[in-house]
Formats: sequence, C-alpha cells, structure tokens
Amino acid sequence: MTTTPHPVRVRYAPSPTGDFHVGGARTALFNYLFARHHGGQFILRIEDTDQSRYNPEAMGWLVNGLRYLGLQWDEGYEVGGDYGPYVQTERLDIYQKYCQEIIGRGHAYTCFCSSERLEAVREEQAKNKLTQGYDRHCRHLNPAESAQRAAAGEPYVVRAKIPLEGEITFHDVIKGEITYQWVAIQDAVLMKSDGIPTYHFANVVDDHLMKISHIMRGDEWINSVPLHLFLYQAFDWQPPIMAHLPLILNPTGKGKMSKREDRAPDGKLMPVFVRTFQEMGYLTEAITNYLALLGWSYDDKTEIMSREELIERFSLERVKPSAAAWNYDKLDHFNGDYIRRLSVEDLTQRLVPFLNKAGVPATYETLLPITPLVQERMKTLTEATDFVDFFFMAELPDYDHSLLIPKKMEVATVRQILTQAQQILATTDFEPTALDTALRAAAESLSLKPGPMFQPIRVAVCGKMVAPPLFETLIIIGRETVMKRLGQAIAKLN
RNA sequence: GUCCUCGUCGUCUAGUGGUCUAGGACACAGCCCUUUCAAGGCUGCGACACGGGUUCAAAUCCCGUCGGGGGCACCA
Repeated sequence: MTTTPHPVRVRYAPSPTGDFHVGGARTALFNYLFARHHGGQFILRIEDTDQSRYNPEAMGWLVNGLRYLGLQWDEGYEVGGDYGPYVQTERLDIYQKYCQEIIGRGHAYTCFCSSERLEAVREEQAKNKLTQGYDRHCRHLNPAESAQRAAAGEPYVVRAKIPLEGEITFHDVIKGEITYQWVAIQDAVLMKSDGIPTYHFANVVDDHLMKISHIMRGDEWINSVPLHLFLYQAFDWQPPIMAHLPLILNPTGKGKMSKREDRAPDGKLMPVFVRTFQEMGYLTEAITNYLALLGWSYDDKTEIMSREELIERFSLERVKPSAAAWNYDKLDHFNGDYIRRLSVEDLTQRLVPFLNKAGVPATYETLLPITPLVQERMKTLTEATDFVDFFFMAELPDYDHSLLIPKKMEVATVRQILTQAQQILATTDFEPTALDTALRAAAESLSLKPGPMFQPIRVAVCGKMVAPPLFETLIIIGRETVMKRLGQAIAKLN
C-alpha cells in the first residue's frame, strides 16, 4: 500500500470563473477531511490563469461558501503562508522562469502556429474523421531560430514535447493502475501567447513548489495526468500522490451534475451552487455530511456523522471509483434530521434571519416558544415561514371559506363548531389540559370525533389547513386574537 | 470517432472467494400512533448488467459483450 508522506499538504485549487458549485465543495471537503485526518495542511490556491473567463464575483462566492461549509484553510488565499503567493496571476515570473528551464531541458518548444491554422488543422481532421490534435508542426523547428523569432516579437506559445512512443503507467489511489500510450497525448500548450501559463503548467509548478503531497480532484482531470507526469519527469521532480474523485452526476444519473440551476419537472428548484443551498436553509452539518457520503462511506450502516467523526474516519481507501448521482430527497432528509437534533435555542437563533428575510417580523424571544411546534416539520429553514407566519400577523390574509369546511361536513355543523369554540375559548384557561378537556367534551356533545371538530378551529385561527398542533398554537396566539379570528371565520360562512 | 474509466435495489451505499435465500439509508406502499401536517415505530416492494471461463465454491478473480460517465482548446 501507499505510505502517506509527511507532512500531508493538500490543496483545493478552484478558478474564479463562476459560482461555487457543490462538485467543487465536495472536492474541497475531501481535501479538508484528509488534511485534518492526517494533521496536515489544507491549502487554498486560486488558479486564475484564464483572463477571459474571470468573474469578479467568484472569489466572494467561493470564500463565503467555504466559510459556510466550515472548511477553514490553513494556508493560501487571504491567509498567506510560506509558499505564496497563492494566486497564480501573482506568480507569472515564476512560471516564466520554469518555462525557460523546460525549454532549455529540451522538453518543450515554441510554436508559432496561428489559431487560424490550428482551427484549419482541426477542421481537416474532423472532416477525415481523424483523431483531433495539434499536428506538431513547429516541433522540429531549430531552437536557436525559434528563440530569434520569439525575440523579434513574433507571437508564440510554448508546447510540451511529449514522447512519440511508449506508454506511461501511474497509480491512482482511487482508480488503481492506469496506462496511457504517449501517442494519445497532445503536445499541449504550456505557456499561452500572452505569457500566462495554462492550467497544466501552472498547476504542476505550483504543486511542486508548494510541496503538495496528494492531489485530490475531480475525475474529469484524470486524462491530463500523463501530461502532468511528463512535466514532473521533465523537471526531475517527484509527483504527488494522485486521487481522482468520482464525479457527481445529475439526479437522473445522466451526465455530470449540471452547472446551472434548473427546475425539476414539478417546478421545484434544483440548486447546484453552495450559495443557494445556504440561502434555502440547509445546515452546514447536513450538507457537509451528505457531501461526505457522495463517493465515500464509513461502513454498512453509519450515515449521520459529526465533523469530528468525519475527520477521524475519513480515508481515501474507502472512496469509491464510480460516479454518484445527486439525491435531493436524501439531502432533505439529512437536513430534517439535523434540524431535529438542534436545541430549541439554537434552531430559533438560526431561524430568525430566514424569517425576517421572508418578511416575518419574528425575534428570538417571540419565536422561541413557537420553535418546538415546528421543529420536526421542517426539511429546510426557509420552510419555517409557512409554518409560523400567522403567529406574527395582526390580520390573517384572506383565505377561501371552503377551507373551513371539512369534507363531507355540513356548513351548519361547521358554524356550530366555531360557535361552540367561541363560547368555550372565551372562558377556558389557555392551558393545554384545560383546552384539551373542554374541546373534546364539546366534540362529544356535537357527536363529532376530535379531528373533524378541531379542523375548522385550526383553519379559523391559522388561515390554513396544515399547521402546528392546535392547543399550543391557541395558547401562543392568545385569547384575544383567537376570539377575533373565530368571529371572522363565522362571518365568512354567512 | 478516439482515449480513459465505471457497472450491487429507482438513488446513495455495505460487500474484497464460502458467514449473501446480498445488509443499511433515501424514496415508494401498507399498518400503528395521531387534532391537520410532520416526526416516530413496524412491515413490504426492490439489486449483484449480460455471456463465457477459473474454482469444490464467485457479487467478489479473468476474458468478452452491452450500457453509463469523463476527456480530446492559447478553458480550467
């Protein structure tokens, strides 16, 4: 087996081109768990070598997302460290230096082909159904001559001089042994014509310079490993241990998880950005636990695990090689579970901002007694609004009077129920046992079961069919408001 | 197309030659509890892609087929 090098240094290296995606979050989480498990360093490096796709909002989304997920990095962007800078565009001179070195070592060459020519080559290849790729047109140019042309200002890129034959085999901790024929590998661009390195080059140089011990990244990168290994060899560097994480697939299992937030056939939003999950009220603990289980498992039954347990138990050996489909239902279940595990105080505190944002003027104090009534009914924090809004309204919004009438019940009966309720609630102590006794007795006197008796009262007081338990609700709302709403309901029936 | 890779219930997974008439979770169905909705309890439905080997014995090893996913940019 692979011995784990010490110290363990792993990195999450996103590029600031868009919103922070759950796929990236899972990669970051695995790196984080691995680092913590081994007492190593978790590093955040920014790979912003694509000037054209740079999105100024991306860094904010990233940093907020990582904070929300509780993935504190030890070194890197904003926190610094001994191997900085950690933003690639601040390391351009470093790449230039190594670029000259690899050319000098004869493992890379300058290429003067225009993008027009490259496109033409590709078109020709496509037409003849040949393998796509650079035709190595400039590979055999005389180095001295090339240097002269470059010095004269002719635009050029630098390409890897990939071996023309033979094969390369490497070991991936998750996937095992993998072999590629060198012929299948392109003479990839290392340095773009604007002097900025490509991902491949910057990534290898940085991982080496930053003493990265393990590379954990999405499976979509595995095809670039031969190129990277070529670079390590060219520089005579020791490559890190590789671990390619299984991809996250769409809920349907078809294709890698969408980069955009679409709606399901039933109209429900299917979030994919960390920020959206946060806004919808998914708990850090829940989403993190769910994410950990996408591709990794501890045993045959344990699913709910605290951060500490995750750190203690995580290992690359238990990461599966096959892709996993995202399951919103299961995430919801986890979130509901974690919500129920929260103390009433904690949940109340977390709920207030969500309610306020939805326009419900709840405060910690006013919400505290209500929280226990709704705690076990929520899957997400945003759902709380529907359960508690009527507690905070002076006037109930208009609702259809038919809601007051249970199926198969006469309007006259409903009127009776509400009138009875009015009489009882005018005098009975607002205390659970007293209410229970009085209202059940009333039901019996009307030859009704408690259910049908309570339903019209619930609707009258809450304005909706589904609401928290009745007696507790009545008590919190208070006699005065209850009496008023009962009166309004009766009026509605006339 | 080509290269790489994956293949256990609908989904997430346990399983590394016998303890598997394949275990758990989500979802679904039924029942119980019950003042609505939940939560909870119980039960059920439901899988080793297929075909060949190897072996006394295969979900587990080998080969092939089929199916899925990913890559093939001066993007990462």
